[in-house]
Amino acid sequence: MNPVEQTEVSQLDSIGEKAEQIFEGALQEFLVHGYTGTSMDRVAASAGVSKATIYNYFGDKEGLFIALVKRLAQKKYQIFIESNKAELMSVEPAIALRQLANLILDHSMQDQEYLAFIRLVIGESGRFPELAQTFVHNLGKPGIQVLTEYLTNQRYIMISDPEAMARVIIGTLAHYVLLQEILLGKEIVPMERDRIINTLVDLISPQPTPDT
Amino acid sequence: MNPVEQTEVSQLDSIGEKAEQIFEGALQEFLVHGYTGTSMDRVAASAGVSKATIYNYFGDKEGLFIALVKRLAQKKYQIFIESNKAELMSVEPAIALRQLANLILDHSMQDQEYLAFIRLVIGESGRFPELAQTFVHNLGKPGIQVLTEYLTNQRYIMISDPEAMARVIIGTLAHYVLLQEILLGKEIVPMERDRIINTLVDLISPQPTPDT
DNA sequence: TTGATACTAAACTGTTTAGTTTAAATTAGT
DNA sequence: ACTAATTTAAACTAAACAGTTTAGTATCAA
Repeated sequence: MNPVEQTEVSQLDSIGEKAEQIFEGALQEFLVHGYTGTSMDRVAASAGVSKATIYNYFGDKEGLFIALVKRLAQKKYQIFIESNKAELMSVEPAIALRQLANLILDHSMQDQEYLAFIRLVIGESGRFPELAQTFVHNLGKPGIQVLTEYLTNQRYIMISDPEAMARVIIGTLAHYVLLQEILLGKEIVPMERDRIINTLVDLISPQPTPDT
Repeated sequence: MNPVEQTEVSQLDSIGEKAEQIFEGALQEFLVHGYTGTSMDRVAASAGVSKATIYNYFGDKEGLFIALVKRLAQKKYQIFIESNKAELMSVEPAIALRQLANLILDHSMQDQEYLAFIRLVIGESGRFPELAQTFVHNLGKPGIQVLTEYLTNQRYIMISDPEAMARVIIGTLAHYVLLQEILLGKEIVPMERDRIINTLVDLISPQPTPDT
């Protein structure tokens, strides 16, 4: 079916070179225009590939869309989770958390592709529930898990419900990105990111006894 | 242009009766199928109104969509902000916050219309940035403001950055709704809501000195 | 050279779309 | 009852859509 020989296997799952091209074109179109707003003619043009080839590889529009979103979810998992795991070693939580928060915000607020991807997944979550769940499985769940494990094993402060606390931290950061960048609220509800991070760090720092 | 007399003025802005019908039909369609996925023929059918009438009232598809989303943002403001303001009186923050969190979660997790509305606004935020900003202005901003004011004026515990803390609280709740309901993560990453609320309440409660 | 595989460009089918037009019907105010 | 404004159903236009087909090109192994 698809070409077997390749000079270079670039990344995960090692798909054919044409499929890679198609993904690239589909990415451009779906991220900008959404599922219904994307036409297969434009995907073909953007991919530099004939329409028939797309239908050969992916069956139909839905098949291409599903394959693309799943692929993106994996790619973003690698960027987000795997690269951030290392950040959470047995350092003092105040320091580890500050590093982690900065890394998460750096990765997501700059990355227009990631922001568009979130828009797409949430926007289509009613019509493609299994894709939303893939997203949760690949990004939401591991994110919570990694932070929960760290909060559980770290030996500097006792946290009574580490998983709930992990959700407070991740939820705060996710909501910050959502409100400021995805919903374009930067000017309407401005907020320095350091104030958020400082507040979060305070939450898991031993209370400095106030001098009363 | 539009009919002036009405026997009953139901709510905000007092629009004609036909316009109300059109909104109702547009709501059903846009919330389920998104902007591009909605056809004006189906809106007309769902509203029980002729297509020409829709174009008389709203000019074109985009005009109808924008009017609908702005209207919904106002309606949800009334339900969310105005009804919850009363909850935040000068009670002890642990109690006020628990009440507030339960109210927010009750209102949003049950309300499929609201969940679909959020999907729609986020999904279209790249193509309709001004609608996303309307959403932030009507719901995001007042929500943060009300809670910030409470945290600032409440006299039980000193919070060094009340607005950032308000965002931690609201962000945590919003992310909980997003992950569990909107992205359908309930089964993948289950979490009892009370664990979240308890963790939040602990954040703004005077630390109970552990018996060491 | 032959034959199989992958691909392309382009035409094509049948459907759906936003938006307009028209003539008839309904509604209201006087 | 008469007039004028609204609304209606239905037909219509012109474009776009998903998906298929066709005829032809490029590659490569036997």
